[in-house]
Amino acid sequence: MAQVTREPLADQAAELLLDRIRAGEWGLGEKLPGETTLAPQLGVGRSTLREAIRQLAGRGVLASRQGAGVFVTALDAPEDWDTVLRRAGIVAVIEARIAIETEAAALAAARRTPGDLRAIRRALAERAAHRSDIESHVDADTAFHRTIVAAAHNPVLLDLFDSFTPRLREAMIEMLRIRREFGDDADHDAHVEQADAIAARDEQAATAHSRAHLLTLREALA
Amino acid sequence: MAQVTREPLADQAAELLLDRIRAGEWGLGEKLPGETTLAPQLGVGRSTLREAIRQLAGRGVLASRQGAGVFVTALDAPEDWDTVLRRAGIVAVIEARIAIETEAAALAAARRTPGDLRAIRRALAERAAHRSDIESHVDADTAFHRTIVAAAHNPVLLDLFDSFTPRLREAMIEMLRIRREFGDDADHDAHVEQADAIAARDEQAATAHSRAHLLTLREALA
DNA sequence: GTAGCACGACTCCTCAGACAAGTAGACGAG
DNA sequence: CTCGTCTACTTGTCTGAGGAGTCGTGCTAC
Repeated sequence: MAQVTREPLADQAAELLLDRIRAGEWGLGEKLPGETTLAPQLGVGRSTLREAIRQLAGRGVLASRQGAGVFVTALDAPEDWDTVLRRAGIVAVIEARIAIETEAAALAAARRTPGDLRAIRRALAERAAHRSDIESHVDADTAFHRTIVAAAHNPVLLDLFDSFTPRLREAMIEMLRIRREFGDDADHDAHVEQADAIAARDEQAATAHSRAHLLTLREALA
Repeated sequence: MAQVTREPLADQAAELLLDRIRAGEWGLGEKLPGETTLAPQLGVGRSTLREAIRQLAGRGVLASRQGAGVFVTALDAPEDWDTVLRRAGIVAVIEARIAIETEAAALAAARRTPGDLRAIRRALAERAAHRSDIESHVDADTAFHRTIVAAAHNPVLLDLFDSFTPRLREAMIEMLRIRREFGDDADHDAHVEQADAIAARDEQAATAHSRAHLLTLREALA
């Protein structure tokens, strides 16, 4: 099945090179043939080959040093986190989120500043205001949970949370579209209690609420 | 402080473009000015600009369509995980490890197969055998903890654990080199208890042991 | 013999120009 | 209003040229 849009030669050349690197034609740290010999070998012009090399350099596979040559810096493109999460089952992703969010809740209870607390309260109010539209409800919900993770004052946890949300967003919207039960009072009250636990610096209550909420989410998504 | 090797113009142009994208000069999905107008604006030739664009395309920031233009596909380069962890403080990394490993311990207690258990026992024996040399002791220790995460049967958690270990390895070796206290009997007994808890399917004991061990590690590294 | 140096071959880096291929909007015919 | 055509503009590709850096070779001085 030929695509409607032909792939540019430079992209094809980049893929071709990556294949030959994966095949082990050049080992880690080895030098590729010079542009003047590699370009005719691939059947493209020098500038086209250079663009292909740049593309792979941007992906961290190649590195070129003027006067010396082009060298292999990685045997394969480091797998993108998005693709890892996309391939992984939704249950695995939510379990990972449980891991980082319960821990973040405990840290937030211990470290939250008055400013963090204000942000959490604001996000909670915003979440209560979006209880009709599915998409905006999901977004408001994740925004609320994000303020809690942010209150943990740990950049690694926050980055992890942010990398999970895109994958979970789709799944949650789809799930809510099927079963209409969302935004009910019980659900909202649970979030209020979560915020209160962090305000009261009650680590155990914060983790317990966080875990309970996410476990029901896992059951719903499974 | 000027580097020994000057950065190629194409790389500089790529960084310059990325800065302007980050600054919001062009929003998501918007079209950049044409190459013929952008190149003089950056003070480089058109081929050089094209290489810069290719580089950012390889990083997923830009995408070009022949005849149409160059478009922004991401407002920022997805930061490499290694660099994130390197910049983050060691305490933040160990806290993230606490998050995923305690959760993994609970899941492992629930899901471990006989094969998992054999691997855990084997890693535990291996760990006991390497109590003299610092580096091999650290490696054997992480290998043991990895078998537990693997027993959780969650690829996301395992990938996360693997991405943490390189950063922690350096810090742990350095720490142990300063304070000679490692590989003592109390430390080893704690690991035996951890393995036993997973064998007994005792989720609470597994998480408790995991957390206790990692908290002492955090104190040592802080 | 060995250390230091000059040189030359080779490499990547950058630019300019030319033409091909594709897109998207303007414009007029129906 | 709809549909084709036409045109201006865009990216894609190639070629040729010269600049700049690196690395190995062979010579020279000691």
